[in-house]
Amino acid sequence: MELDKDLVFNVLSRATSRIFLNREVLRPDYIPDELPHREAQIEELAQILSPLLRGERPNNVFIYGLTGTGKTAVTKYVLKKVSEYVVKLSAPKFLYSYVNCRHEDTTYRVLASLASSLGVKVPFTGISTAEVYSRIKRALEDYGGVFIVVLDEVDFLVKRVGDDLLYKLTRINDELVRAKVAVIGITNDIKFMERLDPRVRSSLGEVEIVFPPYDAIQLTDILRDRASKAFRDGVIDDSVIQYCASIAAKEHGDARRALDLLRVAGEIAERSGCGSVTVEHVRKARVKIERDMVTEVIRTMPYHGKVVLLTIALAGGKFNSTGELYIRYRELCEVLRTEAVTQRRISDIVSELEMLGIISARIVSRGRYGKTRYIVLSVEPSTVLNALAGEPRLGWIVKNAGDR
DNA sequence: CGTCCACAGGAATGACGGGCGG
DNA sequence: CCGCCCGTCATTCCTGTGGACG
Repeated sequence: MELDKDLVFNVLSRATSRIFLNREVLRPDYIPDELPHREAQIEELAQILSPLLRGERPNNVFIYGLTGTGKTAVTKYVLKKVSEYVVKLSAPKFLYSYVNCRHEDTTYRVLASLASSLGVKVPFTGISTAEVYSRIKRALEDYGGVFIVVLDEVDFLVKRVGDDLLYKLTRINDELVRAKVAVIGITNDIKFMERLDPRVRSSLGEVEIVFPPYDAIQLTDILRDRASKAFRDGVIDDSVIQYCASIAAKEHGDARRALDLLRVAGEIAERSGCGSVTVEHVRKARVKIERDMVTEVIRTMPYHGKVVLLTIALAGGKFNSTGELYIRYRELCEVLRTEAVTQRRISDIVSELEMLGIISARIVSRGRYGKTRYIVLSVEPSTVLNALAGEPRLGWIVKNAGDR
């Protein structure tokens, strides 16, 4: 079969890549052996966790920093090192569980994830959260050591289901005799703490660590370090690395973005048969990353979310207010012969699109003329239209609009 | 300096689909 | 197979609010 041939070809050509030595080190979830410019945070976190070597419960930690500032990498790095150390010293028992709350954004799923890292199997659905909770407690008591719960992007969880679970987790120690639980909460939302119940805030924020964004020089450092491991010698010029760093520096010092850019640029170079990665490949990578992001957003959006996106794209990507957007959305619904949802719902969809980074929706107050959101598409309208063209029930609109 | 617009966004609720324990 | 539970999408009702206008 043709497809099989391609798969084999791909695997083999990757193994003999002219570009990559080790592509893995550019992946977002890769944890490097060294984290340049994060020494202070590593030390701090290690310090905070050190009581567990004596079998004591470390303080709960709250970690704040913008996306791509190394929060997750540092946390995973330190926990990994601590585990290794604990094993080597046969120190008191220590387990941890890493949960990404963007993915596991319900109480049930977080608990299910915790349960599974304690070796307790729970079904996807079907039993109550209370039941999962008590199974976890039982497992913890059987285990009888220190258990660290890492809740990455914890703001997602709280936004969806409130801080009940956080409250329970920070209080679970009162119900435990043998085991001890500490929570590490990670977020990039600066206003997150304000929304918490004061009791949760004080216990989660026993200690706080702040991750400042990287500047262009630091980003260049990081990229150089990774590029030297990822690419073959002479494949990538330092100027290309600096170009990636400068793009990422403009986007709030996001190292993940910079690494993505580098990896995708490398993949494009490789596929086009070039022997080196150029600035032009980086530009193409930027476009590709954007296109993939849009495709992914559209894939996961409910139907009316897609209609809203289409409304915005057809209008050229800008709306002065949610109200205006809503009017145009209703018109589009009529053309589509679809029942429109309420403006309240559209408001939520707009928030969702904003969180996913496909639009920006700044709140503006126009005094006497009310308060609303100023909505701007963050990507090219044509990118959205292209991505929607294949969509059932509304792709035809895109084609008709293109005819004009 | 108070009013009042045009919403933001919280809370409660429900319909519906899907999965599990008993 | 039933009853319970969960997640998702949506509605209804609601309180809160920055700042131009009068």
